Amino acid sequence: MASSSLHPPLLEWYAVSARSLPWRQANPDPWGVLVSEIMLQQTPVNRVLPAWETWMTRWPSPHDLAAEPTGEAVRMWGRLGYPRRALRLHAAAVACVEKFGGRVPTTYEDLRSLPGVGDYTAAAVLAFAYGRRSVVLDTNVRRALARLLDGKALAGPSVTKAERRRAEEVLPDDEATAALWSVALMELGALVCTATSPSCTACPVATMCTWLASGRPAHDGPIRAAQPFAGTDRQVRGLIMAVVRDAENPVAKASLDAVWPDPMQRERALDSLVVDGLVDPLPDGTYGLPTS
DNA sequence: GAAACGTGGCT
DNA sequence: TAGCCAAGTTT
Repeated sequence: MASSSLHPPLLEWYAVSARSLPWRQANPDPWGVLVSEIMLQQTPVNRVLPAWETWMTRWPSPHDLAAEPTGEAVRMWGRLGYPRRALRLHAAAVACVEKFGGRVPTTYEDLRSLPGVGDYTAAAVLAFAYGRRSVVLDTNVRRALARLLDGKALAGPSVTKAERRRAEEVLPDDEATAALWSVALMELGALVCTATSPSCTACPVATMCTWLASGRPAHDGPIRAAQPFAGTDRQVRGLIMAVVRDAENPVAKASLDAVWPDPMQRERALDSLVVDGLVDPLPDGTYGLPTS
């Protein structure tokens, strides 16, 4: 198959060009890999790096995190965004302890049973922590394959069956090579085949790229709807969380009221945070991080 | 399948 | 500068 000629140049490129990331070790720690993957969901590597170091120093195993209140996980999450991920990671640690002997599970099904672990993260842990052959389909891989094989500027909004099948087809048969291919393809998407300004002159597989060969045509499909933020409940939730998280002790309601002018929206945001378990309303009327 | 869910850097 | 974008998951 023609695509097999992609393998040598990409693997060679990865060997010399890959970033040295702390969760990528010769003998990777599965817990460290899981933590990194959850943190990296929609959050750039540069912001994850220091948070991951701090987190792993404090909680070097699932057992260590599981022994702490969820609020500590939320506090340590800092400004990574989407703080429900901190709760899910904590719950995943508890599940590792209670169901999997304190270890990160080693099968796709068991990984998927962990809170916060979807198809991508399960596949990534299998490949990067355990060296298994798995179809790792993140936004980087999807964009790179769309360009290389389909000649499309961008992948569609959701993973199609054809897309998954094609990713499976180009995945090397050998287990260890497949795992390496997956991380290499992801790295290519992150460093070279980027969304806005790809560096085709630096691309190890440029000569085999359908998109480049056809003159890098612009995206022709429907334009992805912009994700609003300013003025949304998400913004208000973020403002409230910042106050609660950065205070040493539970805060008065007035401190939370100060973050947003509209009382209706403010209450709605606070209520949703309480429902999510990110904020704990205390009997004395103050609000803190959950202590259990 | 669409919508909700944070944050900050870059162009 | 306003908008785009970043290793997705859940409901």
